[in-house]
Amino acid sequence: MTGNTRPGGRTARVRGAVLQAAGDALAEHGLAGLDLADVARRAVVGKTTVYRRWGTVAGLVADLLLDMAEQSLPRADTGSLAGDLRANARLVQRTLSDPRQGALFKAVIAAATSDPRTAEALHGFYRTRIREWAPCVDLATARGEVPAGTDPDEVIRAVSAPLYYRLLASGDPVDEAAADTAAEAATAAARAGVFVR
Amino acid sequence: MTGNTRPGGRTARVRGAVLQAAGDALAEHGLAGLDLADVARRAVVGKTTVYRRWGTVAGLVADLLLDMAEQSLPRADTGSLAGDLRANARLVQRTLSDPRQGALFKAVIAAATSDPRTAEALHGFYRTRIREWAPCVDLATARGEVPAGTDPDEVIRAVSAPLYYRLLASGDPVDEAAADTAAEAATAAARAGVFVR
DNA sequence: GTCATAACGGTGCTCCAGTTCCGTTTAGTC
DNA sequence: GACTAAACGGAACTGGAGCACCGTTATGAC
Repeated sequence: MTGNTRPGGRTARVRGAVLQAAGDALAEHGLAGLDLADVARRAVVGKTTVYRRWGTVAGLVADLLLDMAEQSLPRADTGSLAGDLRANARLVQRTLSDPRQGALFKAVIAAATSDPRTAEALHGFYRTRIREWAPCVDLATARGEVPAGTDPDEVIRAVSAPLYYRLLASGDPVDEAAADTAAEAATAAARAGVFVR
Repeated sequence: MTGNTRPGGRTARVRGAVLQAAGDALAEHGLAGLDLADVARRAVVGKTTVYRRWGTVAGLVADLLLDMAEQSLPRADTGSLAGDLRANARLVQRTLSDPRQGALFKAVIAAATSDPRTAEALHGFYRTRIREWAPCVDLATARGEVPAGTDPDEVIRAVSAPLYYRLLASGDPVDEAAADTAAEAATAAARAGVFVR
């Protein structure tokens, strides 16, 4: 976001403390209850600093998202598409149903609906995540598990989508059963050739 | 929400004008840019009235949602599960990709992430929608298109989920191709017995 | 047609999120 | 280890969202 000219000790420390505090605050009160002055207090940092470096709530959330994107979740390789997709589904499920992480994702997605810059950061985040997992579909294609020409990105999206729908829209529980169903549905659809470009 | 004791002409007119104005404002600026004073101005209604009857942004959005839920989208009956699900997917797709409606859904979902009462209203909205469409899965089961015991709600959710995921998370286009893919994927998974309880 | 009161609406006030100002600290350079 | 400027932090300021007060209008009951 900023701080490219002098990224040394203090600046990095401030950024870390503020992002940590922002994450805590979002997980507690949600996006609507986010107050930059409160974040500054939690981070033991001057209010002015937060306003100067991030300016708005949306800016802060976007930076938080960049920080989250850096912690990539490693892809599994179980030897079968069903196994790989199930591993992915459970990873997403654990993230979304974790009290802190789940609340954080809700808040970030909510912020992205209003602010284009946050939305761009969010889309980039998912592009990264999807790219990380797409190879397991390519492997499945090579093994002949799914038809040639199957769109890997579309398969990975199909695994996550039902879990996000539950989290954000329907309010149904995001549990392991939901994760397994999502993975199996994506596998069945991929085998049937639905995702062939 | 309120107005049960004297729901006559003026009260109803005010509610209508305010909800209309709130919808317009949300579609234009998103949730973050929603200002109750601005809504009052658009509705040509006293600012005091809006604060008294709805109190907060979340309260207003929740009421807006109740209003939206009353306009139910009729279920199709094409004679095949694939056809019915495609019709449902395209209906959802047209709603979400419509500039006004799409923005409205984004805003409402964003509001629900922070406010429990709005969340409850939102979940009720989707329960209604899903219940409206679930019978087409029961018909398919009766026709033998999908295994006995297939969970209707789960199938309907599976159709919408990828479209909402695109709208809110990945940012990929919510077009007709996406709708058809979603419907086909749900159909294939249902046929494979993934949604058997 | 009269009456009681639910609901509306204008005005003015309050409080705090967001900004400005300026002095202080510390990272990076030679 | 001395110097420059980037970044921080405290304090005082400000605009507007949200609230309180009170007079006005229209609804529903008789």
